[in-house]
Amino acid sequence: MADLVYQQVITDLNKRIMANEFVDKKLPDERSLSEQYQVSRSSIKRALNVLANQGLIFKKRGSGTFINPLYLKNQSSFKYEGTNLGITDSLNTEGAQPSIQLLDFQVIPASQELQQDLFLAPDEFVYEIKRLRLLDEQPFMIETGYIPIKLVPELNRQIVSGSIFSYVQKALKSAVTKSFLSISADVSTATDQKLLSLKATEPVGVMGGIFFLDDGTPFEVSNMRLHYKYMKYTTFVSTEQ
Amino acid sequence: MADLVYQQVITDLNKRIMANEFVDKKLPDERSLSEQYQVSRSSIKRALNVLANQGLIFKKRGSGTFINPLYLKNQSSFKYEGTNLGITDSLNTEGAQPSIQLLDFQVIPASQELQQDLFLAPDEFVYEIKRLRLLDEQPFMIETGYIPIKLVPELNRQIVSGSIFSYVQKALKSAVTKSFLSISADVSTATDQKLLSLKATEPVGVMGGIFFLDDGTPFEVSNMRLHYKYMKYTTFVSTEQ
DNA sequence: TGCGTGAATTGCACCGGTCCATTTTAAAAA
DNA sequence: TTTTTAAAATGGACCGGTGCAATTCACGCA
Repeated sequence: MADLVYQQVITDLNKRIMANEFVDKKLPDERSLSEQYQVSRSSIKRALNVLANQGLIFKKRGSGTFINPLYLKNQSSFKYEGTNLGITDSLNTEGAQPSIQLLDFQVIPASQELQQDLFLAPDEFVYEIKRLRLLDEQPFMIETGYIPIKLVPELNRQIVSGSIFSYVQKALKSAVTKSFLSISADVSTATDQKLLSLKATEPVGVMGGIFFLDDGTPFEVSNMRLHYKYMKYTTFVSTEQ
Repeated sequence: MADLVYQQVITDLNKRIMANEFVDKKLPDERSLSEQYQVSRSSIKRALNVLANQGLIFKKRGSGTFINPLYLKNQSSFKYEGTNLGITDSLNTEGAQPSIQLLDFQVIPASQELQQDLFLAPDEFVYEIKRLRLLDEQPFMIETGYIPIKLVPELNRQIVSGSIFSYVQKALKSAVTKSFLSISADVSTATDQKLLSLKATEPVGVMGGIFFLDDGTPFEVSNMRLHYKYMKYTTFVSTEQ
């Protein structure tokens, strides 16, 4: 992971930027960086592109490469959480202790929609996994996941009470690295209110996701209903490719 | 825009994929594509990377490049809307007729938070622009935007009643191409309920954004409160870089 | 028939180059 | 001093390579 040239450059530049080494908010030009790091300009470009996509730097042809001042100042709100897929993972770092309470676990025939999303034949089965996620004992999310049994036939209550993704990574030697996410809001249902301690007027955030394995196999369809105060999705968006 | 080699490859591959030319869901290998298109393999790689980041294809070393089956089947939900910045723009294509109703327009001193986000000195001023956005006469979003007056001193009610971004693109010859977005949900206020015809129990989706010009200048801070049924943010997320 | 083993396939990282577009600069001209 | 013009700086697109790593496939052996 860290043995790639451009990754090392990214890591080091990140460090230097955070250490405020570039007081004028300007990075050395690509050719100089290429010299400094003793790597090709292509690798420098690759590294800079990653940083630019994260919103950490801006590049301006003819002018130079500049550090996004907000990135240094405003770090509180400026975190590229779009890189996190699993919800557990994206919250691990917040300091609070995450835990999981298994609500329901069974095997059911795949609905038509699930057949589509998970690319299954009409007679195939899926696990239905309902879990309550907590942070420091405080429930914040109701998660309903559907996973084809054929992908992980050995799933059981114990595995499902922990991180499914990290189990899969070991068992299948294939990580969950991609997902198609949709984010919206909804009125809370009675169940939501009960499980998440919400008042009747308080809403839930809804995140729907299809998660894929490395090789593109759709692995899980997940529907997440979050306490509205816990849902904050932040991302840096660029319309250029 | 379309005169770049890799862009042309993207466009063409997109067309071929959508036309279902690759029945086995597998693309030709990079070397063959390089031959076919008479461009270097680097350019093919670049094009494929873009498509992979959009979730349209999956690449697997040693195996080949494959089309995401969901992309063809499930196109309804599978649109990379993360590429859209301006809300007008992302809704233009939906068929409905968007319009804007100006609620309020004035110049105020920048608050401390705005000074930070827009990188202003303590004595600088900003426009405060409150607008109601509608789709087919139906209000769906309350938008409050803040723009430094020094960036566009000539702003007026008429300009502000249309698309500010496209005005800026012409006036400053600098497009708004990047933004830092945050998405959440909230209980609707009395004002929300009135303007968006919401019931007391119905929530709003909240989108906060800092929009940047090409050169990285923070241009606008915007706070958007959406009718919850109109907020759906969808994106393809990959943890690899 | 089944099983390894090695070759072919295929994508990945990286290099080092060419030419170009945009911006900045500095020098020259008015 | 101001304006114009030319040169330098800087990032962008693209090329065509090399060697490697993961996967697949076919062939020969048991």
